Amino acid sequence: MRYSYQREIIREIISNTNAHPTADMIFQQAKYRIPNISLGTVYRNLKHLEEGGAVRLIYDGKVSRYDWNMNPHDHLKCKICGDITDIHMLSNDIRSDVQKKYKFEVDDVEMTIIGTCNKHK
Amino acid sequence: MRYSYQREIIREIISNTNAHPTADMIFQQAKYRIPNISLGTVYRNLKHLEEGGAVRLIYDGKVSRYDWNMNPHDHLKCKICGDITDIHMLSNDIRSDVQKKYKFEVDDVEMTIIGTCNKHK
DNA sequence: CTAATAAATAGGAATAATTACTATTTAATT
DNA sequence: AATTAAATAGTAATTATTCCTATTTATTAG
Repeated sequence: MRYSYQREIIREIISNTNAHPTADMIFQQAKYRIPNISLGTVYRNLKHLEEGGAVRLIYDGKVSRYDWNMNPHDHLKCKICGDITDIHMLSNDIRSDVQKKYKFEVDDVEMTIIGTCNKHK
Repeated sequence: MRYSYQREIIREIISNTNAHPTADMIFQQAKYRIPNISLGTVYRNLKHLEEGGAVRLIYDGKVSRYDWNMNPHDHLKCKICGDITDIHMLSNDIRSDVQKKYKFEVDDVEMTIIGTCNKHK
């Protein structure tokens, strides 16, 4: 894969936040540094970065968001403020459990816990 | 909420399958019984049914699918055939764990396990 | 260093899923 | 049977994302 400045900026934006930004949020940020960057470029590079294992795609309902944290982990999603927080909940043996119990070869376990975070009391 | 024949047909279609149909799949099925039903009617009633606790909305990537099974459960998603299967994996105490550990009030736990099902060997 | 080449880009058009709008129909109430 | 408000069909609009194409740019070979 050929070097691209746009891609490096996109990678940086994702790496510097815990907000799990959407493609559009990344696009807005990127425009400060590359004023004429296009949204198509953002999407194309997000796909490259994801396929290359540099960022993780997570689904927040039906919008895609991006996470720099590639370690296995889970998410808390607050239904009031919309914030998504990384947590570690599941142990690795859920994989082998599923493997055995359902004869299902596990690639990835996605868990999102929906509720209200401690900012709203 | 006023009775509607359309809504009953939609409810029936969801109840009679384990395929976790999308809005469009439900629309296609419904047309056999109500030839001039409109897609908007399907979406509106899916929202009503979901809000009324009659069906459960699940996100398959970025398309919505519907499940009649309202008991807490998890999903296996096969990346080859796309099938989604209900399983029971998580115990209830994951809720209290999260509650305690992160001071997060849990409404719902969504877990999808992605991989390859036993049809593909 | 320069020319050649193929990947990446900007900008805009196209698509897919979903939601919104509106005149008409229909279930429920009086 | 007349009234009323919710539901409908059909269509337009919206949102997130992907596709397309002429131009630009990083990399390679001479």
